[in-house]
Amino acid sequence: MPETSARRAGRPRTRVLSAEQIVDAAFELARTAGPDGFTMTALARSLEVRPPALYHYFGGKADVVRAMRGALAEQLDVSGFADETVPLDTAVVRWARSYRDVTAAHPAGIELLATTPIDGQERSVQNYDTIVRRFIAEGCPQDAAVDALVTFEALIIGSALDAAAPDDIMAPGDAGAGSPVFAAAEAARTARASAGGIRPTDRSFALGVRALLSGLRAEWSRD
Amino acid sequence: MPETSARRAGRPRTRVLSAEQIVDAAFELARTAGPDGFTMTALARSLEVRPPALYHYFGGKADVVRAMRGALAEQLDVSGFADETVPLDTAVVRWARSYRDVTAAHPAGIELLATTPIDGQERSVQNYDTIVRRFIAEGCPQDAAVDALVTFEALIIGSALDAAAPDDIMAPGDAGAGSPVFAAAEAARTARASAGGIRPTDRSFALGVRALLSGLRAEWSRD
DNA sequence: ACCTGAACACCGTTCAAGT
DNA sequence: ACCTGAACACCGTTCAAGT
Repeated sequence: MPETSARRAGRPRTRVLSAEQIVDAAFELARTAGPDGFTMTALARSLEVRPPALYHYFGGKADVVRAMRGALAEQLDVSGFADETVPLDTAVVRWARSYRDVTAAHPAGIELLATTPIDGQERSVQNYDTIVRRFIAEGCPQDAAVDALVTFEALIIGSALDAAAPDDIMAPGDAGAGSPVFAAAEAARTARASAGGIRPTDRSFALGVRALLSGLRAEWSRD
Repeated sequence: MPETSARRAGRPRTRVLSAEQIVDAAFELARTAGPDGFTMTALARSLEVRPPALYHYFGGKADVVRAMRGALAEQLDVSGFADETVPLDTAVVRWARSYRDVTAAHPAGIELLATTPIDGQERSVQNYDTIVRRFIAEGCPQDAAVDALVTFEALIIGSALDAAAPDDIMAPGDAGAGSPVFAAAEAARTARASAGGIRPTDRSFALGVRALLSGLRAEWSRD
């Protein structure tokens, strides 16, 4: 069906779109449609507009994705790092969790964050400054502070990808017969998580953040 | 140009393709072409074949990607975990590094590994069994062993994504003016890495692996 | 069984034409 | 300036036809 258009050609009297509106719709589309369903055509349709209209606001699909990435970065919570009354552990967990919440709210957005790392965007750089400042204040050598930041981001992004996967991603299935130790450990992990009422991926994430921070602090205190 | 075909229609006397050959060509294509260039059409062309020919060996593009992921998993080195004479630190570093080498050899393959986590494939499960077995032998509680494994994989995959990004990904550029502490720390990181003759991303990765393992061991020894 | 050729529905993007 | 409509080159995939 050729799908009758709600609007006839020519400039409408009042703006139909805005960049912000398009980005919002893009998040909604990423959430509801699969990765293959995230198309300019579908995005246009969700806004009740023809695809070419989008090109007045964005250079192309890649540009829409860049804008989404920027919007995600805006939502990260680094406030704990700047507040010296907040322990570093708490600040890190709060930051990591905001990453988590953002990606949980936009499952399909994770790939965007993960595969197109944050480049020199103003807001991200300010966040980095806050974090690095605190790391150094806690005893991290200046030339290792960005390494610590990068490795934390790697853990967080990798964990976000894990969180986006189905809960049974580690289930060995038939292959478990030949790998009994793993099969048993996996079952124990699942049982413990469900007893605690949280997802296994969340337990793993919390463990990783805690362990990585404690390992980093141990390094810092050795200098 | 309609591109004259090297072969006329009808079954050729001898097989022209094989699944293995297609996967090899897919890696080569992923390496040379950008993500947008990784198409069934391009893959077919590199094999001097028409696109439909590929469908005799794979169900579709997603299936080709699955096979690539499986091939990558085959190359991971978990041998250190099984050998008790190899210290855990060494085993972890060796494992992490093999991940690194595999993804470095196939930059475009990282997204495949990262975004489509390894499911119940026989070989992966065996690797997991080896690793979990060793973690438990080192004092890790059984119900936390898979959590430790998952968080390690998260760090490794996140780091692989970072390694695939340009070296100057963290450079603040103009935004550095308002974030002097970060700008200075970033410069110090770059200087130190280049003095050591390695990429900044590799230093970060080494730091993360070391710190995460030390943090995990500290947890294990508390029980 | 295994390849080509033709076809289908779809994509991202460009651009002229309308207001 | 901002939308539609038409068009272009391309994609993944299906399927009949040829050997």
